[in-house]
Amino acid sequence: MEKRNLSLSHEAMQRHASEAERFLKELANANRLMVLCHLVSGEKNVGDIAEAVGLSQSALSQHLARLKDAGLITSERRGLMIYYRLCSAEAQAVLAVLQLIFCREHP
Amino acid sequence: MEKRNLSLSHEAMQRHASEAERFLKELANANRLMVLCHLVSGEKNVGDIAEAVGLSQSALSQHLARLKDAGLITSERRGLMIYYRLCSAEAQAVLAVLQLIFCREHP
DNA sequence: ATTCTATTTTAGCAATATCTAAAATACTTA
DNA sequence: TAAGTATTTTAGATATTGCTAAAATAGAAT
Repeated sequence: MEKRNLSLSHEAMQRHASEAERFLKELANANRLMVLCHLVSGEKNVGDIAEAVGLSQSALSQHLARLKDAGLITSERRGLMIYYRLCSAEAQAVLAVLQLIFCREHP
Repeated sequence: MEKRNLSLSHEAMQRHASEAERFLKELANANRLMVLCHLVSGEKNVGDIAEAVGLSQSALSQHLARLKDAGLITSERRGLMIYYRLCSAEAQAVLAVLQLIFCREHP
């Protein structure tokens, strides 16, 4: 009988854990979470997001750059404004679970 | 007609986002993720976890204290050893999603 | 070309995270 | 009670985060 190894090697586990860490660090910030939640309902420009989330444009811009760099969002300029949009199915999946846990009306 | 407001107030959203941030910060570390993953299969003592994860006992102990403080794990002493166990359904739910995303054999 | 608006970038600071090394605690066994 | 084992706690060093204020860019309108 072939001996199938169902558990991950330590190296594989570390690799996966590091990837997950990088991903989770992007989400582990209240302001970035609110940004992402606002983008779930469709693309928005920076000014709109800044107002919705209550952040200075500079601070927000830095968060957006980070999220974009991590591949969670994309941007497109149209005229004066730059529109941001969610582009990560993984982020959407985790956001959905978080919403179930933290945004229930009757906890 | 009564006007139902389906969207969260800004304050409620901020509150939920802050809770989610606190929760996610606990998970957003490769070593803590590996600890939690090891505990998914049942309780373990500190030495066993330290070996499995490859951390010094002191470093691990600090992570365990943090996770315990956050209510994700509990501990019980039996004799010389202290056994840790996962106790958060929320953590288990997110861990399960992360496993689907980051621990697939063929990504 | 100059000016205006939207956004980004840079620099610097205060707070937080995470490790190591050393000291302290808790229970067990001789 | 003394010594041994498992674990925690503390102190300190280094790195990362996330803000503000100021300067820089990019495209639009005059």
